[in-house]
Amino acid sequence: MDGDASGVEGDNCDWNSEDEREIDDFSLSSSSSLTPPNEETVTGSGEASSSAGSSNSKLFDKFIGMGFTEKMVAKAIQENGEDNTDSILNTLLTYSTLETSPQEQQHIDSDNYSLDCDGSFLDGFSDVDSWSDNEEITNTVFDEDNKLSSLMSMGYTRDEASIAMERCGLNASLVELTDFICAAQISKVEDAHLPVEEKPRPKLPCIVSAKLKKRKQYDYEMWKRKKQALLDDDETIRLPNPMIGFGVPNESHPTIHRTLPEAAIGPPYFYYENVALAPKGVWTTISRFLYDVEPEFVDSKYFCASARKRGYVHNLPIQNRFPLLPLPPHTIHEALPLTRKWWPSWDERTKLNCLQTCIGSAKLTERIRKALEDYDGEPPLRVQKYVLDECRKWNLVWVGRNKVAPLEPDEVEMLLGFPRNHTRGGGISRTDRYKSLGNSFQVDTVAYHLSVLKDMFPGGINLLSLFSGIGGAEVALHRLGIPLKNVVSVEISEVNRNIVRSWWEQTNQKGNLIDLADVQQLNGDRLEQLMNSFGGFDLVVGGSPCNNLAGSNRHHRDGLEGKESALFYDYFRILDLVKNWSNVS
DNA sequence: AAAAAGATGAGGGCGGTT
DNA sequence: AACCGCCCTCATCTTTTT
Repeated sequence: MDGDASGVEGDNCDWNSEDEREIDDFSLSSSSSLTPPNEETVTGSGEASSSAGSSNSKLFDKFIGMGFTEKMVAKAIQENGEDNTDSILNTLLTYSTLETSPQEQQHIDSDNYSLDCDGSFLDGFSDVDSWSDNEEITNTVFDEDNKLSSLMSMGYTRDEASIAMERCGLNASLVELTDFICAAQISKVEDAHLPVEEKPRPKLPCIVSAKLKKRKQYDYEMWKRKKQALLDDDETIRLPNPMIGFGVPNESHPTIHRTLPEAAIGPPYFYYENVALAPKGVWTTISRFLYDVEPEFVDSKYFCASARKRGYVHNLPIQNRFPLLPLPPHTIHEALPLTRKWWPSWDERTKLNCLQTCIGSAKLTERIRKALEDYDGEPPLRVQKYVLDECRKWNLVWVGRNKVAPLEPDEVEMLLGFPRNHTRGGGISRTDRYKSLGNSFQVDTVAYHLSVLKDMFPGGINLLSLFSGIGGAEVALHRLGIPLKNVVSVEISEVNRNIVRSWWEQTNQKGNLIDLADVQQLNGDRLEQLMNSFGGFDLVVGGSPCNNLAGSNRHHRDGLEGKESALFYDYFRILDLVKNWSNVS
């Protein structure tokens, strides 16, 4: 349930201007001494490998693809033989750490990275992106400079940064680079067989240092997992089939037990959501940032009459969940009884597809009517196929003889588990209702996951709701009977804020609703002030923008670093602040 | 000016068959 | 393993209408 992404456009020009200047200056001053990225390594690898032996070349390519240089790979294969990929990889990783020169503890004046972690270094992520957008061709070196300085400002040494950039290739994202460095550090510790000792790294940004600190005892496990992932050539997280996560109501499954990484254990509890079918690698990154918690992928078709494949990263208990009552209709016929009369037997749909932000046009339904009215009984298979394809694509339902139509907004509200007319009135247009609803949670699904909180917080909870949208989390908790004490809701879209405010007043809430417009303005000071006033948050919920992840996006599906979807890093930033506050207090 | 309609595929999972 | 066909996807941009 991301905020209305369209609302971002107005004010994205000035929020990072300061940091941009800062990094700008930084990169210019450091560029003179920077050795140019070794482009030959990347471009040349293809030729070399294709001319290599047959079975050998594949192995060769694989390691080159991981970002190691030809020379290293050749040497490693020679040393280990080409059968033992595991030891080859170990050797390669040893090389890469040995080549890292001893910490020269590059001191960085990081007065700007004060303890409140106001996100200045994370802003660099979007800077990298917007720059490459503007100067696509000429800025290769410039971009590398930018990455280098970003890495250095995150507390890594120049050597670490340069080597990571060399190994990971020109197109490596900042996340990949930090991951590489992290892996190198871990393997170094492991190779030395020394007790894990914290190298006092000067003035790391608190997000990074806290993350590394918390990871300490999991380093080894993490490293093994990452190594396995590399060997499997399977960086992407696998989606479960069937997509029932850690369990759904009325579906037989073995009792699942999970152990959370220690750094992830609450309180505070957190609950993060986004589209399941994101571009490759996105969920791996999300999971790594959110304390290595394994995502729970659930299709809401197990909760209601429409599909909704989503991933949820949370640290909630998963035992003794219970569904919201009354149970919502589980089939199209139950949800929309009036359509039954007109539903042809050759349309075998029992569930609707994912509810999105746009609806089918009147012209389309007219074309379908025209295509059907030539036939008395069943249309030919070809026509059936055409009609069914369009119906599935646009979630059309049968409302008359040969007549299909898109869902009405109140039908979408019902399917998603919201009260009737939740998004109606208050000056919102029909188009915007579809948009807000399409971006929302499926309430029954989320409520099922959050239900475990009911016994834990009989007196109610303090909720931080980021990217609140139309308040799916709030509605879910309310319907569960969990009192809402203090709710801080951050949502960029004004109409959405009005919807939540209106719902809050109509449901006679006893608590206190504070709504803010922009997550990027929610800095450490403001957050601390809020938390001090009512004793911190019990739960941090958020579904960050999916714009740049969702398959429906034809134009800007550029992943987690995309303009809107990069706000995920603000979710992490804020969650990390809340966690740190709770741990100290 | 605002709302609605219309035009616009790529990408990836999955199950089946070679 | 590899290939193929089927299916689905929290959307954006431009044009037209109100």
